[in-house]
Parts: sequence; structure tokens; C-alpha cells
Amino acid sequence: MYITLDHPGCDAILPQPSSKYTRKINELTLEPDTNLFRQGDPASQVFQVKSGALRLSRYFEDGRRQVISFSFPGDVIGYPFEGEYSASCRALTPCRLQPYRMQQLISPDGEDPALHAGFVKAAMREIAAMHDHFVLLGQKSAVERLAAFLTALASRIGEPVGQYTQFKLPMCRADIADYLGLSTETVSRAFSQLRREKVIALDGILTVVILDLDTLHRMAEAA
Amino acid sequence: MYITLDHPGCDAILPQPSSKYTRKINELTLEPDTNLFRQGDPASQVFQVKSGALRLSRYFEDGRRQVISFSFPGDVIGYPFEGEYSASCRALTPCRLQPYRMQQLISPDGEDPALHAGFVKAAMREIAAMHDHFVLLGQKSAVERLAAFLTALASRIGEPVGQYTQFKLPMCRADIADYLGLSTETVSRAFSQLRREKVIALDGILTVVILDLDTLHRMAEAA
DNA sequence: GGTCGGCATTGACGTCGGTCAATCCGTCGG
DNA sequence: CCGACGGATTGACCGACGTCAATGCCGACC
Repeated sequence: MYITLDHPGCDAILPQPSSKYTRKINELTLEPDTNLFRQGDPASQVFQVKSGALRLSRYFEDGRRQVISFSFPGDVIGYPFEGEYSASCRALTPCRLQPYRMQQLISPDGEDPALHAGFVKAAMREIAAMHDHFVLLGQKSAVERLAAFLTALASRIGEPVGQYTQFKLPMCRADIADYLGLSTETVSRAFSQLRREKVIALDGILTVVILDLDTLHRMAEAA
Repeated sequence: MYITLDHPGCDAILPQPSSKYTRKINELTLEPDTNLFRQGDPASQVFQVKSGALRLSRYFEDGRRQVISFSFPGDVIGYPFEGEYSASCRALTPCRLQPYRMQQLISPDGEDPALHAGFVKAAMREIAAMHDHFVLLGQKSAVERLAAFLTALASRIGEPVGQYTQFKLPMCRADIADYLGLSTETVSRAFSQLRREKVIALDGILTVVILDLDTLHRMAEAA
């Protein structure tokens, strides 16, 4: 599921399937850099992320790639289109996933109604979140995009450390670039700018410390 | 609903509500330049477009605007997020719409199951289509964007005229610009380029004649 | 511990698209 | 028929971001 500022934390977790209805399908684990599914695969399951981080992306013959979203615990991935997955999904870290049979998403017949309603609500949330991302891709400058991205990550996976919020990026710069519609160089420059302005600090390449969340938030919106 | 190349024509039409289940809500008509709903309005209904064209967009304090999508007959609009509409929807032409109570989308309880399943499928199609638009906004050049847009419109509302396909744009250049993440001037230049290259012709400002659909299609994809 | 390889950063430069401004054109009202 | 208005087009210019290339950094593997 897409990352957004106002992501409603634990509401994202689907209700536990009640044994009354649901044939239990066993939890699934994925190693980093392994695919959960590929673009064009027949879609028979949807998944809820239990732990870890994943990347959803579409590839093109000419080498271009668009990263559609990053998924974190609570998110639902694998929405089908005409019986196929329309993008490829790959684990960025070790992941645990709960698979559900697709049928529970499409129709409630003979299944757990609360679980089904949870899927539908997750899909609605997905649609609203994607609207936010249109704004980012259509209207924002490079620094605004990165600021919005980091703000979203902070609220999704940030942990308070002293007076600051910090988190470890599960993805490389190229992933961020293809997600934000920028080049890796531009992403790098935007990181450097935020660092120069003391809005963030980096501890190594992957650990981000948010020094001034208010400013970061303002930078994500400003014209 | 979003415009996409592989939009499955009349499959998009929801099943007629069977009177057995559904309290009939009367069809609704809208004059051009009137709002169906506004960003932040409490969401109690979803709508299926019966005729006409609508624009879904989000506005910002600083004047920036992102057009999320254009809607045509068969499309479903008004997906809620936390009980509210997350964008504003306005009629571009006279429109007829069939409203449905929100509850039919969220849960099948006491409602028409086929209709409910239709909503869920429409939402899945929406998600897949939005993935395409991410690619457009994240990766494509100005001419590629316009070519993709016109190709999509051709398959949605195009009519054969002689050996060509043509249609009347229901929206102005500024709407197109804010949809494609460009300025009106750049949209205008892209139109001019396609005209110079004899891929399209314009009859007045709003009527587009596709002279070479293959080339247009190729231009929409090319690096 | 040293070296290698891959990713990240930085710099120089080119280009695409944004901005500003002038002009064009089609529509509407007189 | 004419003039005014608003949207569309075109041109000139500029700036942000992409590209290409050099350098830096860190982790892996001998």
C-alpha cells in the first residue's frame, strides 16, 4: 500500500480472519531481493504485510522503471487487474506476509464478511493515497518530493530517538528516484540540501535522522 | 475513473441493480461547470457516469491544482476516504449519473451482491489504471504524455470518421496541463508538434482528429 | 588488512519545460 | 459588422533537473 502522510496507523491491519469462515492459509516468508510476484503473473492471492518492506514497480523494454509504492506492515498488496498482477513486487528486507485467497476480495460469498470489508476499505485507502502521489509527481519540485517522502516514512516507520525521529531506509537511492520520478543524482542532491539546511542528518547511507520535522513537513508542501 | 489504453469498454458498466435488493435512487443530472461534490464533503454516495464527462481534482492554498482524472460513461466516481471525498468533482459537459448508497460499496450486507462485486472490480480497475498514470507522470516527456492522453481518449470517446478517429475534448488546455503535470504552454506546444508531424489534426480548438494512430501510440511509449 | 566493486556524491554542462509576454483566434455582445 | 474578452498559441529567456564523468565511501571477500 502506498505511503501517505495521513496514513491511519493500525487501522490498516485487517481484522483477523475468524476461523468460522476462513480456510487458514499459512503465513509466508520472503528473503530480501526475492519476488513475491511479477508483472503479468496470474493473480490468485492478495497479501497483507506482517513485517518487512516491499517494493512494487513496473518495468519497460527501454529500461525505464516506475516504482509504484513501498509497502510496510499493515499494507495490502497484490490487487489484481483482469486476473493478473499489473506490477512486480519484491522484498527489500526479510518479510512475513499473510496471503488471502483473491475470492475474498472480489466477493463476500461464503467468506468472512469483516475480512472482506477490511479489504475493500484498504482498497479505498489505496486510491486516496495514490491521489496524493499524483500531486507529488505532477506538481512538486525535487526537494519537495524528497521532503514529502521522508515525512511519510517518518510517520510509517520512524522511531523516536532522544528528541528526534529516525528510521532506516529499506531501499536504495535508485528506488527512491524511480518512485519520485527523479534521477538518482537529483535525489542525492536533495538529500545533501536537506542535510546542509540541518533538517535531516544521515548516519551512514541508509539511516535518516529527522532533526526538524516541522520544517521538513513545511518543505513537503511549499510552492 | 482514470483513463487508460486498455480500458475494458462496456465491462465497466455495473450490473443493473436488481429491484429485489436495491432501493432505487433516482438518476441525477448535472449542468456543465457544476460540482458533483467537493474535497472534504462527507461521502454518502458513489456515482456511476451514465453520460457526459467530469473532472476530478485537488486544489491547494498556493493555487496549484492536480487534476486526478477525467470520467466518462461507465466510470465510477466518489470513492470515499474516511467518510469524506478526497477531491472535488465537476461536470465538464451535461451529465447523467446514477448514485448508489455508499454502503453498497463497503459491505454487501442486505444489498445486491452482483452490484457490490461490480463496485469492487471497478475499484481494482481504478487502482491498475492509476499505476499507468504514475508511469506517465514519473517517466514520460511532454509529447509522450500528450500522445498517451490522446490515445486513451481515442479509445474511450473516439468515433470513426472516414479512415480516421476523432473526438471532441470536453476539457480546456489548462485541465489537460494539470492532469499531465505540465504548463498550458507546454501542452499547446505538444499539440503543435503533433500537428506539424501530421499525427493529429485539430478542427477548432476542441476537436481532435487522429491521423496516424499507430504513430501516436508509439510516441506515447517511446523513450 | 588491503583491494575490489558497487552505490552514493559531487561537479560541469546541456536540455527540456516553466515563466513571462506578445499575439492570435473564436465567441459573444453591441 | 465591429470590438472586447478569454483561452490558445508562439516566442524569448531562464532555471531546474537530467546526463555524463570523476571522485568518494563503505562493505565484501580474499
